[in-house]
Amino acid sequence: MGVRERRTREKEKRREQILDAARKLLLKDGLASTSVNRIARKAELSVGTIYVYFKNKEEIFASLQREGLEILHTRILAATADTADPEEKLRQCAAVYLQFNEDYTDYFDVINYFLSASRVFFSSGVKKSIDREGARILSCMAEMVGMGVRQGLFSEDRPGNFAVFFWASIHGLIQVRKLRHTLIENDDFTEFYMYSVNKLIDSIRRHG
Amino acid sequence: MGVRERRTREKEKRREQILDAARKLLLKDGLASTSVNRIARKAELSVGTIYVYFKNKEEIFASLQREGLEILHTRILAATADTADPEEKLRQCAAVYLQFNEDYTDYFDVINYFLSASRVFFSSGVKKSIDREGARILSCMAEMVGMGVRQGLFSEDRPGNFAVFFWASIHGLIQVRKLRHTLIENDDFTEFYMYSVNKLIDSIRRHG
Amino acid sequence: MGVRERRTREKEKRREQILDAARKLLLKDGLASTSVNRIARKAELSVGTIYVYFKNKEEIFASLQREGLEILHTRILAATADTADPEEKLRQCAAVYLQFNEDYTDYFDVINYFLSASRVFFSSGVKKSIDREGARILSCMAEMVGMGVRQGLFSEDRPGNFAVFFWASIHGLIQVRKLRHTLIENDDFTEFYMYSVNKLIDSIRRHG
Amino acid sequence: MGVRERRTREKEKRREQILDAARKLLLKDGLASTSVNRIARKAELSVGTIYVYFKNKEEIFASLQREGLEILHTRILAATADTADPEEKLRQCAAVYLQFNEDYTDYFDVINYFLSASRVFFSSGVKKSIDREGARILSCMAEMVGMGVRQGLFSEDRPGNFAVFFWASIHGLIQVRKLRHTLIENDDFTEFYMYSVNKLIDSIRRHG
DNA sequence: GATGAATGAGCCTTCATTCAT
DNA sequence: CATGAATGAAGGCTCATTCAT
Repeated sequence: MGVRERRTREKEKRREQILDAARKLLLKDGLASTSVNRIARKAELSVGTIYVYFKNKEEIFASLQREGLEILHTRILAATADTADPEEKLRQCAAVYLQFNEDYTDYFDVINYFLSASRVFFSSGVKKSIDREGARILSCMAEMVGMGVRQGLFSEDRPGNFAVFFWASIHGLIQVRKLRHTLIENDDFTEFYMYSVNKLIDSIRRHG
Repeated sequence: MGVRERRTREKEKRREQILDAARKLLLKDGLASTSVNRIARKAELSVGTIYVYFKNKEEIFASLQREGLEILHTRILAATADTADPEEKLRQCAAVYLQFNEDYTDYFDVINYFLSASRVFFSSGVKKSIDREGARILSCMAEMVGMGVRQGLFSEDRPGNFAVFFWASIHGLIQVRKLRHTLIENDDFTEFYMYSVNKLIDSIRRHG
Repeated sequence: MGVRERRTREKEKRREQILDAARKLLLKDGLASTSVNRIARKAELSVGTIYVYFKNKEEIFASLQREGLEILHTRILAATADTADPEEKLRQCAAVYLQFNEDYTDYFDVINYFLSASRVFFSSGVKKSIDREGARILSCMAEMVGMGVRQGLFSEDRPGNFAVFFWASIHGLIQVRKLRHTLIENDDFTEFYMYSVNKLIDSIRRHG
Repeated sequence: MGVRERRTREKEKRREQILDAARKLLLKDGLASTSVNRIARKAELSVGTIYVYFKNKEEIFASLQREGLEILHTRILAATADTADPEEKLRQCAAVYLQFNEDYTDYFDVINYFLSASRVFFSSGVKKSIDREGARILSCMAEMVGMGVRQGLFSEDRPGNFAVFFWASIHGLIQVRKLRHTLIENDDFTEFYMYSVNKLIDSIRRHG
């Protein structure tokens, strides 16, 4: 009884050990210089052991990505709980995403990495769980839109589509952030960001 | 006089030779597998010579990025010349960007690569010329917005900001493309893309 | 009694399970990429269990080699049953070996692998049974030679030696196969092979 | 003048340095445990340098194979110079090959390795030079056969084919060597080998 | 200016085997 | 008997960059 349980606990512990190391390296040195060998050294495990728990280098980052999405999800839920106003909720979502990019830059980078990568890395298993987490966030935002529609504030037939559009836009905006001082007239990125988010919300606001 | 001219011409020729090779490899094998050594071999020059003309591997790709932006610029000008309607012009911009992503995937990837990369690579020289090209595209789009404002179709105080917002959004949308069949309800990405672009245009349309 | 029997049966079953997996992998992916871990996974057993039943990775392949030899033996018996003519029998042996190389490339490779390997792997047990199977084939061929001698067709004091010589030669011929189009003038390997086999048979034919 | 020459000499020296190391390791530890890293260490060069001079691990062994073939060729020429008798010449060839297997076991193993390997390794360049060397040996033997034909001793339309057949057979015989004490009745391999070689020669001897 | 040989740390991954349970 | 987590050396190979010529 106890034996099997302990085994399972230990396995889970090892997984965490590896992910802890990977996360630390990722947050310290960035994606590019986080190699499997360094993760192993940091985790005080042998390289082989890493491959017992993760099929791939990519799977490690996939797990990390899922972690990042979970953090993001939690933060969105927390930030949107305060208000009942759909518009305000969406604004909060955008604010959270910007803040997430600042507080967890490398988690954002992982997400962005897999979004930018030309090839597809994961098959079934891991991928599904990532998508599920992403879908959760998006449906969360879709729900806000739906709420606005029901309250007569928004006009939108496909709340889900708008959620994806909204998220893709703010993701693009944050990416463009590094161009402030060069392409963006306005030096205050936050102001520009808010301006843009307002535009996005305008676009579903019921007119007339 | 003639000597100095010839020298300059030859230097420029060498640069082109290198960029030609880099571009070919980039378009054939993608960003990851385009190494300086392979560029040198393709260009029929020595590795050392590459480093005479370019400080960095990254600077080569920076020049390529500028090339990509020039192609994009040209295409935008061509596509928007046909119509006088500002709305239609913006729609054409978006269409061109999507098409550019399809036709010149690798050029798009270079642009995206440097947009996604966490660190800043270039100093002064090269960077400025990239920004200048990017700015040209953006001011081109800003001009469309301004035209719309002048025609009373759009309502917008800062056309430049809207241009950045518009471009950042469509860039994000195209990045999100690979999530079709998973997160995006709508299987037809083009339809979703057009839906989004219309929303973006809605957001500056003057509401009566 | 029944218990011991069952035990024995189960042990034998496990062995077969392992060999089945090893054979499948061998025939699918070839010798090089058939690792103990993969065999274990395929056999739905743990790696440790493999090592309960086989001392070595090499022992697994040794058993497989024996299997291959058994197939070969069966085929030789079948092919030579049709004719009573010793010469024809030998020709059939050669034809069967060539066909075996084509139909069971990987089995042939296993045999060749251990034949080519510089070191000796197995001690006593397994090795003996391999040799026994090999000897069976050779004595089968020796018998054909003996028959030819008794019929006055062949002239040979040591049929056993000739059998080894015959087999070694056709094995060498098949190995050399990949040199067709380069070293072998004749593009038609089968023709060259038959030419050679005839020469071999000529060499024991009684000259009168 | 002197500069370019020295460069070329130094390059050649490095190549030899690498091949020396590879050969030494090969002769000491065998094919399997001769890795590129170990070659580099032995040659007191960096791994990268190895790859400057050889495209592949396989190319190193290919060069070694060519070396082996050259040794073999030289030995055959030397051994067959003493006699004018075609039969005796062929017998000497066989004797040299057996001796070569004993004196340069690992060179023989390299040749055998590439003969046994299921895949083809080399493309054009290196492969051609190997084949050329192999072809030289075979045409050397074909010439002996031709001489025998001309002298009325042998009867053979296609001396080239017989040469390949002859060589393939003795190669197979030598491979089978390790089966002495088990499958081969006769404990004296040399005797068995000579018996076989005589049979091979019998097969082209003019009868009648 | 041009060359290109040299570097060597680092990449990801596999592997046969062991041993505590 | 059976398990399967753990090992860690080793595999082949790439790479951006330097520097003496």
